[in-house]
Amino acid sequence: MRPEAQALKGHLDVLLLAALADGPRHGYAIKEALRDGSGGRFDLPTGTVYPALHRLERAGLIAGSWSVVDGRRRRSYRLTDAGERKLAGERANWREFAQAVTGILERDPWPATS
Amino acid sequence: MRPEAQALKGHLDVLLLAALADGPRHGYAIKEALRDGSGGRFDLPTGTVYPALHRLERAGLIAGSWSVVDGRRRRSYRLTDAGERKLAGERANWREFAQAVTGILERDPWPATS
DNA sequence: AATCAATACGTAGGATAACTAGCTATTGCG
DNA sequence: CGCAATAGCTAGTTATCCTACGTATTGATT
Repeated sequence: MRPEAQALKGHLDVLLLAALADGPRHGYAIKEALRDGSGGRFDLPTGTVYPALHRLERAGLIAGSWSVVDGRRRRSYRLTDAGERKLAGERANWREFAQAVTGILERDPWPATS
Repeated sequence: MRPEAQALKGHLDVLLLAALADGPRHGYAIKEALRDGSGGRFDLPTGTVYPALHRLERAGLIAGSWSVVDGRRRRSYRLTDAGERKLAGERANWREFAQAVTGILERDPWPATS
């Protein structure tokens, strides 16, 4: 695995849920939305995106439905009620997490060494 | 595995390096510093901390040395030059990552759906 | 006409990270 | 005496994200 890979480090689910926050999208569109919405930083391989969507669907956080547009089959996903709640919780969780990490990285100096 | 576990999700290394930023510490003291410095949020099990320190040492980012204090053996770690550089890079990397995630989570609305 | 990029979906298998659960040992407090 | 805190450790499990691959269609380029 490339060293700079696994850039998401466990925060993929909340990003996928957030990409569905203001309406349904299909998998490929989610991938593009995350790429564009992150300035290219989250350009996820399909081998990351699709299995993750299946996982979220199995967990009941998103619901998918097939359609065909311009001869291409699509699976569109929308947030379920549980997904909305999960997103709200994970958003708050992210803020706490980010604040804790930032606090440690910017700490100067550290509490007295024993 | 507890679901709320793996809270660190790949950000452990930079936290450990940061805990050594202003001087050497031994493993248990690093664990305490992260717990206290995060308001209790990062209360890591020793099964997380010690293997991670060994990994960082193998990677040449920290250097350890044994000592005995009050009848207890300790392994103190200090940042190597490579570790200092790594810490600086990872700090910058964290800021970018956090900004990208926050940008997506707070985006409202998303760019036009295709 | 042929080819290729982009769109759109998917799976199999591997690498790695963080965790649980267990262990040894000492100091000091109730 | 027992227990919490201090101090170190490993084996094995699990989840996640990735690489690499496969299928198929549309539309642009050659």
